[in-house]
Amino acid sequence: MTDSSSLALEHLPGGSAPLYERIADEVRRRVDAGIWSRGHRLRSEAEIAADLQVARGTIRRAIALLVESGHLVQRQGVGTFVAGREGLRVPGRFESLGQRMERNGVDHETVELGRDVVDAPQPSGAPVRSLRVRRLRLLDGVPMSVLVNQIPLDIAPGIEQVDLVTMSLYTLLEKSFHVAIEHSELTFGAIAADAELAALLDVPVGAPLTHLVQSTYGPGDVRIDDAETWIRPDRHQPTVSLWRTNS
Amino acid sequence: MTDSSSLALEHLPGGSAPLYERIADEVRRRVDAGIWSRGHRLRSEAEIAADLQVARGTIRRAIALLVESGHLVQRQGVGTFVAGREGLRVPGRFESLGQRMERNGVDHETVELGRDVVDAPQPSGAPVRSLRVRRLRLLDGVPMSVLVNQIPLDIAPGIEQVDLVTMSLYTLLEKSFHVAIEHSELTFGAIAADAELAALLDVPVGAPLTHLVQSTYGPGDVRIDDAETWIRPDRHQPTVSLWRTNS
DNA sequence: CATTATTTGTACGTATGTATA
DNA sequence: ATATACATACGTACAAATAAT
Repeated sequence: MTDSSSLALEHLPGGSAPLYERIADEVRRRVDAGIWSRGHRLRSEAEIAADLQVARGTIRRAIALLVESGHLVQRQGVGTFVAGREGLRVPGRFESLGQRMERNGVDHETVELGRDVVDAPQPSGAPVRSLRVRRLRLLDGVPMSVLVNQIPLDIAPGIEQVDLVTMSLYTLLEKSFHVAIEHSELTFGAIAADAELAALLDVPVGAPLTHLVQSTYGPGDVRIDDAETWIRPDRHQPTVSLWRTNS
Repeated sequence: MTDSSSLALEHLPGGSAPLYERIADEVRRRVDAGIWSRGHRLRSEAEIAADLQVARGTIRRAIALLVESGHLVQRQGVGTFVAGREGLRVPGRFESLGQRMERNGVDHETVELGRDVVDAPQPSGAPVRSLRVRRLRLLDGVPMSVLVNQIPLDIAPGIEQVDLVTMSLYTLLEKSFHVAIEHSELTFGAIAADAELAALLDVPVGAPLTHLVQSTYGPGDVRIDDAETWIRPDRHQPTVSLWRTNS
């Protein structure tokens, strides 16, 4: 009966998140980590519910999230299984970060790790004196991403003394410094967590992280911000919508 | 209090479909028909439930379907409303990797790993008979990415017999099947290589891979392609350009 | 082939928490 | 402060699909 591997959620993080989300997170973690591989059969809803001392409806809701995201499949009368790749995972079904934060106000938190003023080298031209700030972003108390931003001081004079944990950086630039953001270039990849990132994001060394490099420009291709971000893929997956331009 | 407009589902035989689906269908019909237009406030869940003599949970489940599909939005403490059509996402331009390599004359090669015809489940609606093709892309003879695409057969009839290794899939769809590509939704993250991907991409098991899930749509939001891609980040890092709308 | 046990699916009902007006 | 409305969670019961007896 595919015993073993009971859930044991005593150490479930994110105390404030709903129970069904925490359960789903834990199951997703095990699937993504390969602890439960393709075809693995979960215990029955009733058993899991009894184990965790929660109602079966709560288990069903957690499982529903993972069926949505393509992690699990269910078959009536048979059981619940870890999905293979035979079914594609369709976007738009993931809960975007914006939606999640919108939905429950602000359960996210930003911690500043440090800041300094540096002469940032430019692709073309002389170095530009810039504020460099390193921040850690948490969702439901669990680390989600590490952000490093570099903002030229002449773009936002005085920003080196401004608090950057309460407001979105871009909101601050637009509202307080009247910097218009026009476009940005985004390059993304994956990278294994080194010791420093692993410690900050609370993952094992070597765990895969989403790696983002983004340059943001204002009118006239003025460089506004250079950013590098590392994201725990189990905590957030960015989504963008792309439209065909008229060539 | 936006009264009026109670549901009255007497004429909802619907036969075998679950109650929550029939209720959702009726609400969706009214929204699509414009009987309830953007911003219209629905009666409270409790009121609807009392009206229809069903449990509130059943109403919630019906509404959940429509929130998922973007027809409705809910705000705690306020109410349930008919959603607008505005998207909050950032428009951008995306050149498919295949197109980019075509343009630059990079030495690349595509190997087909297999193809079959499947009934692909859709986020909403019945499964669609689709071609599923798995391909491996190499750059300078070294594996770069694994691609799985699903293209509905009614979009490109006969594509199941077409060679897909010489030309970019999107170029093929546009040039040979006259399928206009309008936009796509792109979700990205990182994932550790499992045994299968590791073998295909010639990396150690557990190596970080860029993971991409992309749905592509034509005019009228017709679904053209669902794709899932795993990329060796040391071989390629996708870039997108994002522009601010209007203003 | 029929029966039975198991498991998911649907629907009901209740209670309490939280956000908003 | 109060009332309203959605959000979460609990629990029960039965139906439907499946697999084993």
